[in-house]
Amino acid sequence: MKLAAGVEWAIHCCVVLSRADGPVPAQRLAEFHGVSPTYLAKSLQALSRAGLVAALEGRVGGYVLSRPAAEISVLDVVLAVDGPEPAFRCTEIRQNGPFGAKPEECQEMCSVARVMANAENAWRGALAEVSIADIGAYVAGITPAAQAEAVRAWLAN
Amino acid sequence: MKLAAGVEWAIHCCVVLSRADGPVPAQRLAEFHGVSPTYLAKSLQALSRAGLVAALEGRVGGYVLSRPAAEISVLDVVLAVDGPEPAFRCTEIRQNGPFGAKPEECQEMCSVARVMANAENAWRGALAEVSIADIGAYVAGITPAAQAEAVRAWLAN
DNA sequence: GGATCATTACTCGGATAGTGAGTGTCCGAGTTGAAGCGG
DNA sequence: CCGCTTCAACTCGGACACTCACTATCCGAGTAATGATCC
Repeated sequence: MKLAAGVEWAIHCCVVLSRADGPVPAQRLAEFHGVSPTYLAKSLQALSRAGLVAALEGRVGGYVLSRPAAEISVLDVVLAVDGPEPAFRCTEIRQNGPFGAKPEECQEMCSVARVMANAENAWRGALAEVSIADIGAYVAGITPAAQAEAVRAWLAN
Repeated sequence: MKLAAGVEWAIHCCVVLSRADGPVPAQRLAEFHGVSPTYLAKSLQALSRAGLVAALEGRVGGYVLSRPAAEISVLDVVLAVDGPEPAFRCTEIRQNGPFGAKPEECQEMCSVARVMANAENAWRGALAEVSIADIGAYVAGITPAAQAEAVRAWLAN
């Protein structure tokens, strides 16, 4: 199992956007994080499609959070970038082979699939409980408010 | 995020092995589940490397659970086949870019990484609580004991 | 008849190709702000 | 001085190559049962 790298970038971008005043272009977000500008744009497009951020075109355009940071959970960002389908997809191999079960016997979910689904719900629940606003400073020894101010200052350049 | 298909096969194989009496060859497990024999062998090798199953060579060889099914968690199987590294790997992008933090400021884990790690721990915890023995019948309307007997009968052929 | 030994068939194990999603990149469509011009 | 027009620069969005892990496969090394052979 491997989570796409774009997910990490998207979460960090949402945190930065929550601390910015106006719209921030993708180019600038990429410069801030030192990552590929073009590929980061792809992740931001996913956030835009999901309605988490609003894309403002034009000369002073950029991305803005479409909701307060406290109302955007980390799960929202992960699902938007990585896709909503669960990691485990039951292929119904219980219906395969000479000992396979008949389709009419498979109304209920497979036991294995149920276990995996429960685990995935636990994972999603943990991510749903944390909002972008809950993510404090990136580094220890500095208050979130102070770092937020520093980020704003850097964005203003 | 996508979980390897071999994980599903491995879990089902462990359940079948827990109900078998003697060793079961990979060829037979593949026939039972109607999947590619050669690729299933690869997943079983992973289980063998992890010490979850014992491989008996020779004419009447095959795979046997090396521990009671109640002492093998689903998490053990998933980690053996899919690898122990977590799905989310922090790339420390907080150290990148002109605003990057210095390495000496990054002794503590990144806030984002911490959130993701907590979620992953919840996921693993849910899988660790379920053992192979806890997985009942694959289909509804049949008791686990009855299906276990049927599986044994099919394996005896 | 019993023990020994070569045979043989069967098993696992790692090394070898094919494929799809993720990764990285590019250029075009659209919009906004500002500058220039005329009244 | 004010309003309009034109322009230009900047933004996002989707379409196009590249890479690596997962999928699928093959053949060789090793082992235990089996059958024949000899005492």
